Amino acid sequence: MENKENFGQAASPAARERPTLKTIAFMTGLGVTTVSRALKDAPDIGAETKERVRMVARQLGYQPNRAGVRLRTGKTNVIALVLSIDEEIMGFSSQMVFGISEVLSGTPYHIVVTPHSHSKDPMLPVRYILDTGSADGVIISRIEPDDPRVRLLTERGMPFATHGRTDAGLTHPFHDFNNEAFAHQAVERLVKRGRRRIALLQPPSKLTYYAHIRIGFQTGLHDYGAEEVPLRVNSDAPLADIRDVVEVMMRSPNAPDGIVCSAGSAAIAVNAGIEAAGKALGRDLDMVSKQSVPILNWIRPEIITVQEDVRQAGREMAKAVIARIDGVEPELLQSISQPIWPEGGR
Amino acid sequence: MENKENFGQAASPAARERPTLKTIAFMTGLGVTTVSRALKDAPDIGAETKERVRMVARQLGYQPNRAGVRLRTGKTNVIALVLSIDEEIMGFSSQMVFGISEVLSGTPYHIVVTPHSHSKDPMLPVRYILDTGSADGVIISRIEPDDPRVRLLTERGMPFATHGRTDAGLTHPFHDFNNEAFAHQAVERLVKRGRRRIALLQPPSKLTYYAHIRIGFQTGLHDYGAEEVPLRVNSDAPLADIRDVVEVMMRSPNAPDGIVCSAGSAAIAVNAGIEAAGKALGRDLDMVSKQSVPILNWIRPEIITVQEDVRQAGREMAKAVIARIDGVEPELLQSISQPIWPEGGR
DNA sequence: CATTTCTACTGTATCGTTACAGATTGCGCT
DNA sequence: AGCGCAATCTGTAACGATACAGTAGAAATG
Repeated sequence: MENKENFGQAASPAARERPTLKTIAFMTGLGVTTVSRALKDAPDIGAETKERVRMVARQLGYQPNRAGVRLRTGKTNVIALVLSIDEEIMGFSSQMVFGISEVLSGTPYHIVVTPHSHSKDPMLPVRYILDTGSADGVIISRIEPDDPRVRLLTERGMPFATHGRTDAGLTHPFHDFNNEAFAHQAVERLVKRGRRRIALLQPPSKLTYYAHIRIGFQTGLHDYGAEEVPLRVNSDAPLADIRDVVEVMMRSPNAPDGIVCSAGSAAIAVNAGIEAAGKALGRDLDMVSKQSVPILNWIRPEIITVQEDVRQAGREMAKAVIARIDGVEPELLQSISQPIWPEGGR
Repeated sequence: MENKENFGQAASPAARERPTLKTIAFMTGLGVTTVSRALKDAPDIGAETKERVRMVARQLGYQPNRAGVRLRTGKTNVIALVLSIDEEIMGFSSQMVFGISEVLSGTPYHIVVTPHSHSKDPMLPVRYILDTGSADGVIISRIEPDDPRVRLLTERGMPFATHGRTDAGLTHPFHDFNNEAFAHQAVERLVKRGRRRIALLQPPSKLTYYAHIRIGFQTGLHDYGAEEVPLRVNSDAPLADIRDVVEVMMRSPNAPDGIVCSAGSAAIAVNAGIEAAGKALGRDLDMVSKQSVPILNWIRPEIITVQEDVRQAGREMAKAVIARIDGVEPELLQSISQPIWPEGGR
């Protein structure tokens, strides 16, 4: 019992090595197995022993070695966040990261960010994660109605949550913003201000929420008696393009008197286009925009804004993935946040 | 040689398991050790054997198991990015993440984001990383002149890079923006437009670049013959506070006719304060601001902007940490990016 | 021909953890 | 006394990779 064993700092008292189960086993006089099971509160370990082990562990500042756990059990304690590099102009994804990490900070999970350009194959990062087993759960965004990533992740049984919904009979955890309600209510706000000819800066049509925005917008037009002025550009386009197209539209004889904008960064370009055409918000027209970071009102207080709380989305998705990892049914892990209009929606 | 061995998919051809060294060893008829050494191009392995091993490995899509490597060697293949949650309003940190991951994408490194609120102890995440050995390298920002994190990381021999410099005889890899030149040149631009009474929205005084900004600003005032109008708020303050303070300042009899602003998000609030006081940029005063995301000019084209390329900073720091991990001397891993004024600095 | 030297390869132990199959003890019951 | 059984605890063998200390065979040396 004293031949070639090595008990962490027991060997060299000065160089405090990181404690392992073996260290605790040595200190308590128990076997490593017992210590391991005591720390996970297994039923076949005595109450007093558990207490003793926990005390020593706490005292030593024991933290399980992630590589050991991962090698033995396959559990990585990692949540992978797959981000599209290009979607980002205004801190959208940082807010999401912060929201996620708020939730993860109380858990053993780490967050690994896996960015990719959506000009490349969006399946690549997902396939990498699946093939290498490098995460216990995945969070993805920019969801399409029949998203191949969702299909693949489901098929392979990898827990995940999405920012946005699918639309092809796929059941999975998600968090989404109620874009339909947003667009509908946006039209309502504009009509209440006497606007009737409304343009929509919509997301790219391949994303699921394109349809949500469209439906909300169109039922809004119908319900409140307004008409659409077509806008031939989407919110993913370069800001300069958006501005130019909006400027042309605003100079044309049938310029709209209202605009609904589905992204905060795009709203900045829309505003620039409006001003370039010599029009003024609040006078010649009104604009409603969604934003994820509250800056539009600093720029033009006249813009009617709705906050989409991306940080909250991050929190929800993190909770959902973890719950999914813990075996909770996907159906129970779906949430939709409602648009909130400042000042009671005046 | 055929008792209880298990060679990956050799056992069950249908269920393609992840290949390991053992799989390759089986396929090539070599020992695992040989395969391991062949893949790392060790000198004691025959050229032909190496080629054969590499072929099979490629064919199988072999990827080393990270947990195995990490457990045995201690190498995590992780770079930890420590982010301050509060510093973020406008996509600053996302850009940094993207820059870093651009560089890491060609390497075995993953990026783990470790956010923390700077109201809490900023040492916590760093200590955690050191104590658990959860990364091979660290990237930190919001550097102070005698930053305790830098001290600790250096002392413990953990490779790292900083966004910003220290000022206490500590030698370490960093990337920084030349804030001194920025402030100096900002004053120059303002004076060239006939402005002489200049206010500075400066960073919090505890950060190192506060001094850089101050020095550049003051030598600028001196060199170009202008004077400072004091501004009693810093760029970390809530936007509403900044706006209010600026508004009061702009209404006062000795309002400045120029403002230098050291952060893009703050510039938005400064602009709001100016407009709230009934003043107009370009007419009553001019403003120069640094920005990390090009949006200020969309808001007010009159704002004179300088781009601080945070994505590039991320790239530089990622390269620096990896070089440091590979043993390159810190002295060789320091870089400073110069302010670039659009249109040749008109 | 015996011995050294070199090349090319291999077995074993180990990193920290956990699954699994025991082992030990005490106690009640017949 | 013998047996079964529950309550506790433990040793061993993995997980996948690599450091280290070999070994086998061929070639060079004296």
